[in-house]
Amino acid sequence: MDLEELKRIQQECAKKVVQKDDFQEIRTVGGIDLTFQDIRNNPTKAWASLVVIDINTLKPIYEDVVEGIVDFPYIPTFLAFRELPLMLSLHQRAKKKPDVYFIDGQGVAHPRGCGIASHFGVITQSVSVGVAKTKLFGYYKEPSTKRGSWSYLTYRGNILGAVLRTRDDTEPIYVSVGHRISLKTAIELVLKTSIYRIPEPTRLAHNLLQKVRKKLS
DNA sequence: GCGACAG
DNA sequence: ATCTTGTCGC
Repeated sequence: MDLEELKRIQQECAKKVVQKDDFQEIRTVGGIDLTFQDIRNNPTKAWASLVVIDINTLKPIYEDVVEGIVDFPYIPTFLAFRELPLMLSLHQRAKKKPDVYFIDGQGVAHPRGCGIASHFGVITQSVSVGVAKTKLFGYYKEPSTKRGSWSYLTYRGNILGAVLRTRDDTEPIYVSVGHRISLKTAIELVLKTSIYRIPEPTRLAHNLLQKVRKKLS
């Protein structure tokens, strides 16, 4: 694998990212997650799940799981090349696509402006948001401990995303624009779909994988 | 050179 | 990310 070539791919992807609202309305939100049979080995068997929820009830209306072999190691800033393939098959299989996707990881809050959430959005031409549990890139000041409070994630004067508290007295999450959405709307959407720390689409997709994993491993 | 480093 | 029982908190 040639990381320099992959960097160029990410730089090209970054140019295509649209950081403004470019959609009609949002009724459904899909969350995607992956789990691996043996995280230490490469290649290894893996499963990816997609759970689509209704924006008003926050209840699932569609679920799907795909199994496959992942054959690219985890290298910080190159996560997409490891996890995108299975995510793309979930998107292709879905009869009814969600209006927006929440992707585990960063969107534009990435050294080259194209984290996995943006990469997914650009390739599928869908609306996407990066929702990460930890930071990859950038600086920020801690938001207050109250649910809904947030602060900008920045780098050299540029706004990359937001560090958002989705629950009182709980660790914040890192939200960034994936594709075809503004940061403001992304923050509102994540907050609206969050009951616990992790927004419902992502949390349910993760829960679904835990069940499937036990049964199929 | 050193530290940081999504999942 | 993964391996895991009991345990703490709302």
